Amino acid sequence: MREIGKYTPGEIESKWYENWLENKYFHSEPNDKEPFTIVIPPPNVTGVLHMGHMLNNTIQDVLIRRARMLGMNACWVPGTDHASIATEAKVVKRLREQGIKKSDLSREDFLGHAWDWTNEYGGIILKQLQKLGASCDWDRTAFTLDEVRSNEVLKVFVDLYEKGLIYRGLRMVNWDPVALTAVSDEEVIHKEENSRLYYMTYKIVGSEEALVVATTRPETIFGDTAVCVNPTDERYQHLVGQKAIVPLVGREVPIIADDYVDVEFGTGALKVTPAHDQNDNMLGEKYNLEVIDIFDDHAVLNEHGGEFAGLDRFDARKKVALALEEAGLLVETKDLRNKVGRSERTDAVIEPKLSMQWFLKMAELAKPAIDGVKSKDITLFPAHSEKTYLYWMENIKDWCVSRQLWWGHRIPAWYDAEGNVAVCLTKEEAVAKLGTEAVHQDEDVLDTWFSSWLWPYSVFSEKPEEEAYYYPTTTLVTGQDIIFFWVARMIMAGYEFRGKRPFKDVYFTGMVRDKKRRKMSKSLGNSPDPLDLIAKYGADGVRVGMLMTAPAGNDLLFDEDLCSQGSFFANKVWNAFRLVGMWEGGAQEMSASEALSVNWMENRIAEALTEINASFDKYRLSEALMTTYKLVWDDFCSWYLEMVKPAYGEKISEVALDKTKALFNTLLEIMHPFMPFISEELWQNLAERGEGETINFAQWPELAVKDSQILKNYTHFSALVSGIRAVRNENGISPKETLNIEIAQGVERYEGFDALVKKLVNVEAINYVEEVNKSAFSFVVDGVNYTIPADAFVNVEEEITKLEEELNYTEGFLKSVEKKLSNERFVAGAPEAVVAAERKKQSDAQAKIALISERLAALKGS
RNA sequence: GGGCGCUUAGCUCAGUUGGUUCAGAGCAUCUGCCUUACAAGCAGAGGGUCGGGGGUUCGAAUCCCUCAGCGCCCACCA
Repeated sequence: MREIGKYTPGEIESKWYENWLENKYFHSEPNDKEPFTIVIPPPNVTGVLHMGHMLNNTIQDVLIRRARMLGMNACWVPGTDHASIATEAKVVKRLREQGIKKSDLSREDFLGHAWDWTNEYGGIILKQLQKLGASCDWDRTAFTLDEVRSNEVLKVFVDLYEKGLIYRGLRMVNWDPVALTAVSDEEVIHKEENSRLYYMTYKIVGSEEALVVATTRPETIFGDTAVCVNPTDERYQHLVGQKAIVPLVGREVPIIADDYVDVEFGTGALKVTPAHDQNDNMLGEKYNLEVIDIFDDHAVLNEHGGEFAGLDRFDARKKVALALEEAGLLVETKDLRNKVGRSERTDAVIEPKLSMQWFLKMAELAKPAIDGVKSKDITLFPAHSEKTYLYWMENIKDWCVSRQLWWGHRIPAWYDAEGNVAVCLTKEEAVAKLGTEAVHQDEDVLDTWFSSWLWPYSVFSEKPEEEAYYYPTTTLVTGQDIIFFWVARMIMAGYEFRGKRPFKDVYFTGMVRDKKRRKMSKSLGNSPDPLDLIAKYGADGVRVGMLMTAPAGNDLLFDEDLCSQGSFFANKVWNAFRLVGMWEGGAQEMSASEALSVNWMENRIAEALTEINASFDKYRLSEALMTTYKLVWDDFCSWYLEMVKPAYGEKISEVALDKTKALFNTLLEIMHPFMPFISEELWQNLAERGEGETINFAQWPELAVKDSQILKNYTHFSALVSGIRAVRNENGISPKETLNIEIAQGVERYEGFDALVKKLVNVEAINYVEEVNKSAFSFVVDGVNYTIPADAFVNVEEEITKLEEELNYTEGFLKSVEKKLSNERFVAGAPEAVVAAERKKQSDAQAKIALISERLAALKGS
């Protein structure tokens, strides 16, 4: 055992991480062991580490490290996501800062810039993960846009097209007018916002009458091709079939009736703009209405806007409202709270727009994925996320997979001059299929999730034999916020393209929030930089801090104090090591109290380990950590070490020293998944280790409780010790004051007990007496009456009061027990074991009452 | 508008299939200690009618109903 200095996490962490990398401990190859596989949720290639990543990856690392120690072939595959829309937005922004417009660049030039950016910033986040101690197999680092992954994506696209599941069509899509692309339904965030409801007059053709229509979007009148009312609405029945004049525009449009219209809302009359609203589009198709697209891709009014052409939709809204008012066609405006859809990436208000896009039919793909979860082929943690998943899957809609971007997988579709399409992997095939050299490839790329949904197998697909070994993966750890984007789609892809689940378990993490429950975000400035935290508290401390209060699926209220608690814990362990390191072995044989202590601690670790393993199996990592924390801090440091600690200038026995080291060794191994660095450092220093030996591959302890009686004895013992300490504390008796205690004869005694009590609470003598001292402190543990004859300190009045309270309590308890027992229905109805337990309680309470009464009588009599 | 979930100590949360007077943990608080591993520490203590009300049961934090508050997800009311 080597001597160590002060705890300096930064030093040991970089030292060991380098060592682990050099030795390739995290590298995995297929072998005859059982694989334990995790694929990382690939962070955006240009991203930086945030608290969500910290939580997520700490959990993955804990699971992987424990699996490694359990003797499994642990493989954690890292990688990054090209994050099509997010990265392209960043590249566009940077180019703009350099005075370059995307529109001035060719596709090739733009992609050149994007790759430069990726090569420059890509992978920074992976380096940051290393600081955390992530034990990924870095040799396997994958990228969703690298060659292997790209090939998989294209194969899948072609495959789905050939199966008839992918189609191209003009549909109403969510258009992001800032990113200039369509986005999927999942990328639209609906939130309530303040807006205004405009009441506008539509005159009726050939009549003095007019109709008032309420809308939040007066600027879309240029696209109005009907006015719709509810057929049951008596106010308007006579108008149905007539024509209304669109204000400012002057166009005559039919007045139609459909029960889609809500009589209660606004005036009960709806303007129909089939090109710019999902529902209006539905009405348009139903009633064969004209479709007038009034916006360009930037959501700026086009030529249909007349004098308003060239105005952005929001400017146009104000100007149109003003013009209506001037024309006397604006009746009134009202404030309204309504839901507005914004783009997840750009925060731009989404413009529903008719557009030619590629779609994937989902209903068929969903079926096996629904069954897989229902049948527990895949298990979700926490369990209730299953409902969210199933609801979405059972109501799934087609997925718009094309994006009007350049950064991504270009859609493998080629067209000839007539617009015939060939979907195939190469241009050569397309030329052959279309029978002409004059083909051009589709300009669009695929949704970024169209590559990540293949991730669990595409990271292995280079080598089929590896895929066969590692796939299906074991556990997926990810945020609940991407259950639809990613998790559900991976499940569908897994069953569809590999015929097997992509993973066995899914562990959902919640969101990392601050103490005030606010989401951590850059804009709020409430998110600490993870690297700063690691520098301050050490990776081990931060990992413990993150996991301390992170139950599966629940949001984590992050508080920097938790990291500090984590580093305190590491420091505690460190100092315990220093203490043991100071001990010198003396006697060959263990003393009775040493033997007792060791035996107890061995059994206690076994007991705790059983709990820890059970918690791991249920993915209750914070519970596993808390059990470990208490085992190490309370049981080992506060109790065990104090029990075996040699007195000043004395020596511990050789055997006890070795046993203590062995116990420490076991504890370090249990701690390792949570605190990889400090556990390695101390483990290495604890004993002479062979070349290449590392705690990474230490065998996860397998222990069983051998002596359950000693655990019970310990409960009694610790209660006794605490009782004496409490007496001291409450009565201001210094720990230095030596005490004597008395116990009634007949109490079960075991070897080492007396010595330990004496050691821990500075007791000189334990006397087994016929009759206990009458004026003394006393307390009862498990029916045993302990007294401390410290006459000088005894306050008889207080002691009597205390005893009377206890008597009162115990009598009340007895009464409740007896009430229960005298209830025939209880005795008849409750299980025997429960009744027996009640009987035992009854006799225990009776005994205790007798004891207390006796003492009370004695005290009062004295 | 639908669905899901939550409400237990000052804070964050455990409480498995109803059964020890069952009301727990960590942190925070208070008291006393610089005891030769650690003040980043040690020892001890206080603190909750388990959101309100009703019901089922021999027995309810746990099951049912209801009310209140909160959170999340989904949805085509302009």
